[in-house]
Amino acid sequence: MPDPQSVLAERVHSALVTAFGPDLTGTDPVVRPSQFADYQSNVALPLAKRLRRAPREVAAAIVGGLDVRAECESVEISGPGFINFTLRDSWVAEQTRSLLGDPRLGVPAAAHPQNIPIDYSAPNVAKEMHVGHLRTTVVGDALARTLDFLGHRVIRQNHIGDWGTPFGMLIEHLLEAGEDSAEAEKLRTDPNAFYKAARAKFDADPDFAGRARRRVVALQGGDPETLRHWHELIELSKSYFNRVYRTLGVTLTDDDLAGESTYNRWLAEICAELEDAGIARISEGALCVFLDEFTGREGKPVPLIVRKSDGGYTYGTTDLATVRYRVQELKADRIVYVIGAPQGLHLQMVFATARKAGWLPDTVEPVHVQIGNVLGTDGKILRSRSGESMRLMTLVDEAVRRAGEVVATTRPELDDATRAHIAEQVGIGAVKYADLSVSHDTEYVFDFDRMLALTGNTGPYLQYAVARIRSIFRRGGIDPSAVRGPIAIGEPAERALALHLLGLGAVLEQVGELLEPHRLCAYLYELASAFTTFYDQCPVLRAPDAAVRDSRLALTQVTLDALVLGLSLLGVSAPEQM
RNA sequence: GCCCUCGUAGCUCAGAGGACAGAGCGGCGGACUUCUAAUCCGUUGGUCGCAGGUUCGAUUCCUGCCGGGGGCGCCA
Repeated sequence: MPDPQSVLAERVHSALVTAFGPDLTGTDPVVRPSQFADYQSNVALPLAKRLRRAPREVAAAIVGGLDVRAECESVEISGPGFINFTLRDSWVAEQTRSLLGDPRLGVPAAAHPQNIPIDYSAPNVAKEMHVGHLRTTVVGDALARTLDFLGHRVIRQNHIGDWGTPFGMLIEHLLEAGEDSAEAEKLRTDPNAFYKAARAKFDADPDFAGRARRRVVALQGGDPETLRHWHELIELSKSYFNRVYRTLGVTLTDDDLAGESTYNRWLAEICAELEDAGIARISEGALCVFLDEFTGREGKPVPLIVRKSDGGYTYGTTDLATVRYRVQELKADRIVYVIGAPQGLHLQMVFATARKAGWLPDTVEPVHVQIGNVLGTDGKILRSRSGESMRLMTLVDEAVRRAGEVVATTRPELDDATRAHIAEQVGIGAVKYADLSVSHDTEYVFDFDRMLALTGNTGPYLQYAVARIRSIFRRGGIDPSAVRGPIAIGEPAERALALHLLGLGAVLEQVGELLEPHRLCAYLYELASAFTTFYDQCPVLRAPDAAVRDSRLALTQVTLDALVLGLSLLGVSAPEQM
């Protein structure tokens, strides 16, 4: 275990148990990065209260039983009772060297692997994906990749909108246009145009509207011919989704599809069970679940409607079915919903209802990873249903175009194909990283210039660090896998870089627990920053002697591996050159 | 009306009850015969919305208020 924070936490924990008895087993040693040393433990202060002793006295007792001679150059008690740790350069160097050639870079696999269904992306059939979809797709994919790397059993669930009343008009429109028509082709390339055309006909032509309504009935009734057309519609949309996912480098495939229609067969049963158990009752003609803890206007209880007065089911019913399915069939330990923040109340009600119905045992934790709204520069929410929203592919194309302009001026010597490839990696990386680098639950203003900025905490900055490292190996004609070290810490920039490299495991563990990819972004940015300082101050190929050169090559190699791994967990590509 | 969420430097944002609140951008001043300057170094910049409370200690937890955003019965 190369991570100093874990090592020190373990040592402090056993020291405090030794000093104060086994009652304190499990006490968090509160080891944190420090501005006054490498790490500090804050545990003595809260412990002092519990033990009714002076904080510094408690700290002294802990330090007395502490054996960190191998790791630390000094351990000091400071201020009101902080324990400051300064690591030995030799230890830092050796731990960093142990990361060479380690595909996990010292990151331990989860001690208790969980089954984790993760629900994200969820675009609608015959609808363009917009910036909101982009965010849940990108954040969800990063979480899926990270949880997977940490050793959990991740089950991706793409809950696409493939059912509901609009499908009557969509199917009718498809029938009129013909399955092989140019109009049908729009489902693959420009789904909103297809949707709008269907909508326009529905609004303007009463005969068409009538056929659309009858078509909905036929669809729900399981009419084979109608179902065939419905499948065709889904197939066309799937190819659109997959094209977007491929372009963006998102891991979702057809195997992960679990759309709304998947749950149709259980909806009647869900309602019947709820009604029989007395959890749901008829109100104003609709079957509703009322829970005491949820009240709305004038203190009236807010219903979760599971069956409308016309007999149709709602997304609440479907969502209850997802909970039940994920617990019973997927054996979930934790269920992750990467869904817009405005759905918070709805999901809470779904979870509470599922608990009451016995579909969600206390051992299973549902988590809503709230995705904040993306605002336009006018400060208003970008929504697909009202008005125009920016087409996702337009946004991506624009990002790639702007990146291409930069590459054209900085690397005129490269051929067009190579420049285009770089522009795509950088442009898409910039867009994805912008979504990932701020906390997922806050809303933010969508701004081309900011997300495409080539300095600061951005994708291109991290990619540039990768490109420069690869350039070193190319220029030196060095096979990265032949780098052996050993590492010797000389310059402050070398020490800072090495120390930072050892912290990857702690960050990833945190991301896995809190489901916050922006913490990985912050870590990688700091790492890239530490590297560029090192790059600036410590020549690698032109190092003063062979030993220093080997040491710096080893540091460089581990940095490359960490950046590439981190970026891959975010779903951002790591270019060969920029 | 009730509930959720946010309010931190001019701007965009971090911040695990702990030491003097941190980055980036912008501004200002430096560094390219260089392993890629899409870079680096220095500097400037804050009543952490307001008022109480809990605590040895609060940007962090609790309560109230003010302000922005969102949600609150048959769209999903």
